[in-house]
Amino acid sequence: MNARIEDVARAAGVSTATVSRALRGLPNVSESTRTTVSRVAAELGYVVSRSASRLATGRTLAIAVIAPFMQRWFYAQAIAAVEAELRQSGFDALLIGLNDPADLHHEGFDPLSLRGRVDGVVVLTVPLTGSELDGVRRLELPTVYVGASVAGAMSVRIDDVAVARLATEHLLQLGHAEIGYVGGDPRQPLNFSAPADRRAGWMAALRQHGIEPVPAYEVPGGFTAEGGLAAAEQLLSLPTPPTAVFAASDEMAMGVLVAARRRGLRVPEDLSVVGVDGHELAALQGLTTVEQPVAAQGALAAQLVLESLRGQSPRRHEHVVLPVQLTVRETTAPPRIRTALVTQS
Amino acid sequence: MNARIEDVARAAGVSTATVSRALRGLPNVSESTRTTVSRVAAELGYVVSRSASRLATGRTLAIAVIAPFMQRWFYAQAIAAVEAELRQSGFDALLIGLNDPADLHHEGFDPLSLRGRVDGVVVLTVPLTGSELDGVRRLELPTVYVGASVAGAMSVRIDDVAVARLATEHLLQLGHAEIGYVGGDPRQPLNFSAPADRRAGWMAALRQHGIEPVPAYEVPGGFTAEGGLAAAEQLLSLPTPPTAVFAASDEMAMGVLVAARRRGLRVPEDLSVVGVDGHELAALQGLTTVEQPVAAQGALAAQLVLESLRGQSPRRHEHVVLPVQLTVRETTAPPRIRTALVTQS
DNA sequence: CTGTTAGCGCTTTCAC
DNA sequence: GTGAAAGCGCTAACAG
Repeated sequence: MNARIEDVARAAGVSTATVSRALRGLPNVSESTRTTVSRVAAELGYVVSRSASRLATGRTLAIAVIAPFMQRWFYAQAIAAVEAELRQSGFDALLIGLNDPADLHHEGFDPLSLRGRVDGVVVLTVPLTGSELDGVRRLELPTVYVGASVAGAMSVRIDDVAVARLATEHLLQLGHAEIGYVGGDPRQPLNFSAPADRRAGWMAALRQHGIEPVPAYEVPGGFTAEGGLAAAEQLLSLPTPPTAVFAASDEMAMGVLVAARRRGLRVPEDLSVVGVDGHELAALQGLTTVEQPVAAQGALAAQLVLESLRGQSPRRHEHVVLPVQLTVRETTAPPRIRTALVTQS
Repeated sequence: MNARIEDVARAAGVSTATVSRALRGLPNVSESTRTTVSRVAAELGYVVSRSASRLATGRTLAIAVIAPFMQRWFYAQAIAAVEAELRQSGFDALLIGLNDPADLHHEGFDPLSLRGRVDGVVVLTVPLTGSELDGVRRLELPTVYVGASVAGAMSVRIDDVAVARLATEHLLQLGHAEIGYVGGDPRQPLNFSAPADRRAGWMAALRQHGIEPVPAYEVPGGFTAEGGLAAAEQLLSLPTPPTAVFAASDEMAMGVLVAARRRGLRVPEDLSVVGVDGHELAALQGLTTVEQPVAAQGALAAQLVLESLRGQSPRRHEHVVLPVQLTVRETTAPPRIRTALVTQS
């Protein structure tokens, strides 16, 4: 039923080689034949067989997009951007969702199974285990990581330490001294650097202001709104609760907001909250946050793999760090009482 | 570098045909040779060339997943579910994001380009144009639509009219008479049935209670939180603002919540709000909603294509409708004044 | 500029 | 149970 290249060749009165060249826009084809071939191909509804051309060229025109928690805001945004970029260049996006490592079904994903199925790989900050990372490396395909930099591969990310410093500094400037940190799960797989880096930035900023971070002010939020809510409840139950909270993601920050509301605390009068991301729902709620360019990171990652495939300026920009921006809205303000006294002292 | 089937055959001292049969678990292979072959293959790190086997068999072991607005909650959830199901069955998920039809770059996607690239298609409720729909049909591949039923293809969805009735009935029971509806954009492409159906359900429920729907109470919200916010602002500026709002999605409902808060209205005392979906962020905020099983719809859709591919009970369950459930939380309560009077009359 | 001719790596009859 | 051989549909030298 589907026309093959030979059918087109016959109908156009040329060889299959010419049809192939004409349709792919290769040089050394007269305009007239190219026109004819295109017309005939269209008439016959001819579509090249991807399988056949893959086998013949060794190129798949597909890129694997590996991501965990694809339902989460960051990943959904990034995946959309990567996909759009790939498809625009005629590449297929092979989506690979890692099972939530939290559940025990995570029996490990074997990157080697990707051999011959894709030309390159985009890995969205993912808690890959060491052996999986190794597998990806052994694929020997152009690979770019988004959100974390891995030695030996390209990467696109933001400076997570700077992100946290920015957020924490903002709170410090406002006069806060008791600043809680709601971050990731400490027993999370490694090379998921964002949580650790953000924590480090929070600490660094505090210390720079002569404040020693209190262990009790550091609570894991699992990067979910629910986790943020629970973390905030824990923080707010403390004998000396923090007057401000820096949550490592907007989703967690929204959880913090809910916790505050439930306790009857007003934001920002009684509690200041800063997040990270640029989640539109958070923006609507007036959350002060450090925005990161998610779509840009995804698009750039896709471009890097594609460029690398074309052999253009190979491995250019091995590690790109995109800028972030503090957006102050309505969830941050000077603290009410305690720090006011401190300021006057 | 990558081992080919011939290498395995040679190393195992058998023919390529036998290797092929052994590795795929086909019958007519002695247990001993199967063992040997498997071992040798493993040793050599052999992975079948998807391209080659595709060309030879005509099957791609890939399914296209077409979705618009992949960043939105519903789609992200559904895509994750479809992908998980497919990969579990050894199928590749080829992600195809339609450009946001809202932007003008939507030059139409040509489904025919999928020919030979996938064995089946899962289409997530998408505003396909008539010709695109036709294209998908002409692909003559097993296709299942999620969220809308299209003639000639399988589908998995919920009863959107019932969803709206459920939500509206709940408000009516509470005593509300002025119930606004925040829905989709009226000038949206067709066969995006949810908005229209939900609107119909809202109207039907009202009429059933002898209330004639007021045009002014019906405002488009574009299915985004921002749109919901704007719509609510419009509703609340009315001379006689509604005492309750039914938003056709949780994201829009959250926008309504923000609008209410900005106006200093208390929810549910001054305004009741009901959404649709089961968005976890909305749950956290206590939103009363009609929950739909999104992951289940995605998983089922994937299963239907796969079954159809295996020729099992072809086209069984042509149109599956999954149940929804009203979850009452804290954003709905009896109206304060007006209806109280009415009730007493 | 265009045609001829080998494959790409696997699957699949059809014999043995 | 196993092997030989003929493709699957396209691309890529290499001639001409």
